[in-house]
Amino acid sequence: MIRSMDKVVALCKRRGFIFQNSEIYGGQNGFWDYGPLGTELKRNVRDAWYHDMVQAHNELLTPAGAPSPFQMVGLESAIIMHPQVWKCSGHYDLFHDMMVDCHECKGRFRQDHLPSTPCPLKPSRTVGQHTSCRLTEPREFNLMFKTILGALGTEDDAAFLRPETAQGIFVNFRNVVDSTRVRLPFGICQVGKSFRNEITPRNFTFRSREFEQMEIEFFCRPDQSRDWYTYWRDRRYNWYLGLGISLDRLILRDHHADELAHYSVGTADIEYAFPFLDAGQYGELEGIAHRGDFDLRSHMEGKLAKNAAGELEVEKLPDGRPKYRGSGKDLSYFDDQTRERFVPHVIEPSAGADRGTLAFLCEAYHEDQQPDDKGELQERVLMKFHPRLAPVKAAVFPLIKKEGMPEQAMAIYGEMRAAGLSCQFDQQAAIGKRYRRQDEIGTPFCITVDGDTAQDKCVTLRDRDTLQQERIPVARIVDEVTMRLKS
RNA sequence: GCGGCUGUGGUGUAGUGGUAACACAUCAGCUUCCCAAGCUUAGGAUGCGGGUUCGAUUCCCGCCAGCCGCUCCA
Repeated sequence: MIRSMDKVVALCKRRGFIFQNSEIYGGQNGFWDYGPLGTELKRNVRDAWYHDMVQAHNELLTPAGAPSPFQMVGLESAIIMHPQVWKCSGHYDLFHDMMVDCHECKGRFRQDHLPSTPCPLKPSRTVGQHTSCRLTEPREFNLMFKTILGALGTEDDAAFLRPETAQGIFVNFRNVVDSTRVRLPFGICQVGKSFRNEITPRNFTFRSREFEQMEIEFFCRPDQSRDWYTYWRDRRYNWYLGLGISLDRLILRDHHADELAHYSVGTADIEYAFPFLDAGQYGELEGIAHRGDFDLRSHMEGKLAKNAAGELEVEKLPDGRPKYRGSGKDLSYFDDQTRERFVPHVIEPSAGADRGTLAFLCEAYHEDQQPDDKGELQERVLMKFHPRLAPVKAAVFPLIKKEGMPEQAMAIYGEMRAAGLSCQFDQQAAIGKRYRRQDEIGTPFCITVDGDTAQDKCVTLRDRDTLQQERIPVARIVDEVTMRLKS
């Protein structure tokens, strides 16, 4: 089967899943818009995540593989936060380097590392020392989007659009603990937009400058954090499989020790074999990181860094003051069972909503051959979305446009919509063409009123993948479709 | 940010220094009792801006976007 990225991209445009942002003005690199069907699809991805992680979670039971019962709650923090948040989180330094480029060797270097960076063309000297080096002036390299607060604001009022939703959770940790009766272990979940000035936006929506994250910060006792890390890693991996991602295209990859961020004890990526990658290559959908107590401590004490002994301590200026002061607020947790006070450790499953949506689109794309009305095989394009994710759940047709069939079909269509099912009504063109139209947007079920419906009060229910038809009583059709969507 | 290639209706293609063709899709009507049927209609394109030229979609320059390779991906 051919699963080229070009075909997925063309279908996304043709059927209204994803459009280039500001297309009528020539487009805007790194930004994408979701059309009517893409909006439904992405909403279903988000809803499935929030439902499965938060709404359907029963804190009274111990899920399979979990060390204990736990609670899950939601949060929605603002995109713009106090600039100090990003200084203590480490983003400000990491996202705000002064860089110089060399026109000769085409290299890019951090200005503060120049004295110790060997020239790529003459490694015996450092960058800039060789006569042929042609360096640009140091330039600010802003990986965070900067904005100005206040109508009369100046550079002193600079703030940043968040590069991740996680920090909104950490800075609200105290608020959630104080207001909701949650007790360790528990998770705080958030879905929302984040912004990063990616150097090279590429590969359709995969690397965008505005993107949506679905993040969990799971707080637990330090001595249980490794078990929770394993639990969340496996649970999140299985979440994608349960929504139809195939086992041969999804991998769980544990990071090597040298790949880990400075604060992390362990990190795993859930990666998908996107069609735009070479065989054997995978793109990240979600990262599950063991972050220890780095984040809460940073927001208490100030930005942390590893000392010579490899321990985290507050990063100091030459004069001994903290480089970035923390909030000074106590973000520790008191366990009244064990009478212990400690800073919780954090497991962070951080998923990309747009990347997940793209993976579901790529996974759904299929071409097959099905016989037409003369029995000759014809090409068919179909999107095999999981029923939970399909943007349109069912379509309702009159077999032909007369003899009262449209009226009966309209009545059923009205019932479906009233039941909250996303569906379409179509009486345009031949029945086969209407089936194919629905196949191409991934509608799992088609309901057809025919000449017998008036007598036997039944309609046919046609399955997208098998093309099988079954007669179902009109009175039961909403329940029947609802039931099949859940299976 | 660098280098290479590319840019024609919604999609996929054709073509030309004299303002554009085809297929599919879309719309309207007829027809049609179950898988892209047929007939008749309709709308719709040379990415943007300059330059050369009597005339540019075609040649040149700049920009924008996309693809590939670097770089980047905390």
